[in-house]
Amino acid sequence: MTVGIKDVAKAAGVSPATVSRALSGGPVSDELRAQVEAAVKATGYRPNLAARRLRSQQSGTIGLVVADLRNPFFTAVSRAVEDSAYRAGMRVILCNTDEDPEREALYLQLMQEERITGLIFAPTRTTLEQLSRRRLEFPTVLIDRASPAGLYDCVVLDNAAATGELVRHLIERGYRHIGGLFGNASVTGLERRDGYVAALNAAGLKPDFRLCAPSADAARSTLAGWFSSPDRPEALVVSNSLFLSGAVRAARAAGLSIPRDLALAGFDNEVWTELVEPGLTVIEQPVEDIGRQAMALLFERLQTPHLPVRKLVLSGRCVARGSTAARV
Amino acid sequence: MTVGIKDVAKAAGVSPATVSRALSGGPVSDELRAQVEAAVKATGYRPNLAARRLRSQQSGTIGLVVADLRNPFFTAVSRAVEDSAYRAGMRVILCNTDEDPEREALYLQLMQEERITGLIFAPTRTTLEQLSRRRLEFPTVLIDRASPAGLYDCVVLDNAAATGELVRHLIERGYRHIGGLFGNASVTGLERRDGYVAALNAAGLKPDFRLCAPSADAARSTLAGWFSSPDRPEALVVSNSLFLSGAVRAARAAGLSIPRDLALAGFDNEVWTELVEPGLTVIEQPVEDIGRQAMALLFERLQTPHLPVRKLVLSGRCVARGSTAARV
DNA sequence: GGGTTTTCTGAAAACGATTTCTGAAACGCG
DNA sequence: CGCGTTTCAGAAATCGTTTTCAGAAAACCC
Repeated sequence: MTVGIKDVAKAAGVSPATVSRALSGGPVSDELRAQVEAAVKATGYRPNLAARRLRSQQSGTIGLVVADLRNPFFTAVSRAVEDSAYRAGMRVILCNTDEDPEREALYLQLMQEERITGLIFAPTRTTLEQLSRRRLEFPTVLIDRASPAGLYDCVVLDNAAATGELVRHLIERGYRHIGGLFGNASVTGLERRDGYVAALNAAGLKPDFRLCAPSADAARSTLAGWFSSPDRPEALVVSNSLFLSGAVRAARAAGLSIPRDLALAGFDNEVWTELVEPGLTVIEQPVEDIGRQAMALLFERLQTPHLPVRKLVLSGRCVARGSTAARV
Repeated sequence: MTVGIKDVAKAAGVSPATVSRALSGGPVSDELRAQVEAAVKATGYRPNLAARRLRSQQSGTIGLVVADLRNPFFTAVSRAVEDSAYRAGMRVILCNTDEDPEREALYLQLMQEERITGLIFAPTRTTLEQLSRRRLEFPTVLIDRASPAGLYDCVVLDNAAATGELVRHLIERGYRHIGGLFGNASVTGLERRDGYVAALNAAGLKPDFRLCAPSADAARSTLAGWFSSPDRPEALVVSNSLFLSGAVRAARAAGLSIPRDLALAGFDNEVWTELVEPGLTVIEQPVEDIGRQAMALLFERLQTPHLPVRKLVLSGRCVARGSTAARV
């Protein structure tokens, strides 16, 4: 029942080949082109993408597989990626893995079945390891989480530097026993932990950190135990905004006042980090840039497949607020 | 270069037809099925979805077009929809319109080109009107925003009731001059306004509301003006969580203390509405239910196309917090 | 045991577009 | 004017599957 290219051809009095050429800007006389356009309008023809993709052997689709859409960091990056893609006339398939390696495997398989042109991916640690053994069959740019061996293009934050900045900021304000809470599922968490450890060591202070699953609730319960123990830290650095909300709740529950009893600093400049009282000190990531640059790297690789692998390291901006006021 | 069904057939010593049947659970002897599975594993075969969709004339894809992924309401609904879809063996194409009718039109066209099996859609007012004139060519379930004429299945919140509950809550706490701020892009905003007006009228009080574009910044600047004028309200009801953050910022900027100078209530129980001081009184929406039920309606319609149109109205839950403490 | 189902398999058509190939007409040029 | 070249249009092949069709073998039934 649906109108196909043959129907348009018949309506325009030309061959299907001519219709195809007219629509894709091929060599067609102005006269026929006009007839075709009129016929398209008259019939309401919409090309069948499945057929087009099959014949032309290109999907015109890029895959975007992120770890957690509830994390505003990823929604922001997604928007930037989508904008770039649509501007370039490409479609985007957006998938959400929930930091679950199984779902990652599932989606990677799906991407392959869709024959995507390229992939932008924020993998878990587990999948990242497999990725260095078995290369993906399509051009891939990793975001937020870098491949260690330099096998894939990637665009990431300078995690060590950013965390170091937070630590030094706290030290300057007079804090000495500075705890850390980092995600255990991504290399990002580990890199931030390393930056944290390095900065403390450089200052001659002792690191004291924990790792936990990447959810606000996991953070809250981990911290609840820590806060009620005798070795509770004076200050805390956490590795993302989910952890920040968990930390605030845990502090409230334990009756700790911020920053008097506990200074707090973390990542991602969400709206609410400013609205909460006191405001939270955070590292703001250049989210739009991350998305845009990832697409830029991907397009370059598509055009020139044998480019050397590039790693783009962007730096964050420290936004100081009341949660890290000077120690009294 | 990529391995196709013929290669698998050759490796398994059977015909392509048999491979296809073996993989789709058709009538194949156990012996051949095992051979095929072995061959699939050996060759690493992944079916080409474009070819499959073209031949079988079904995309196995449902479209999900939402208004704003930065709004956690929609990310939550999306997750529920995706879960249901994948459980049913369907894929999801997720699109973000930014409440922009042009992008909506673009995406609807794309959906048609993808020949999606069904659509779940949160349209703007503008598009909603067009939708009642020209029916979409695929089964559609509207979410969050109902079609007035009853042309499409939909699942929505009982906006009038929920807003009424907020208004009565404020009246009980002693507030009389209760302002309102509602989004102008969606029918949701208007329904909430109507509920607000009705509740105030019922109590013999005078409504005093404004409409604005659906963004936190628009809300903030609208309110900035209002707060500095002599007819500033004692309490404010706003129609979503973006407006809530805008309202808190505007109140801070104007030096208004919540709830002493301004009580505040709104929609969507985000994490931060509890973390902010004082906590914000909100209507919590049954987000998972909305997504799940939308998929349920869609599947039913796919199975039984001539079902009467159904409208599912879910009710919200009022979460009272400090921002609407009793008037002193 | 012969005829009728049933069960399984392979050959070939089909899905709806793009692309290659072929040819006709138009054009350029000495 | 004649010959090569270019330009444009249509016929037909093609993409990689699924599905129809037809047939062989097995199973079933008096």
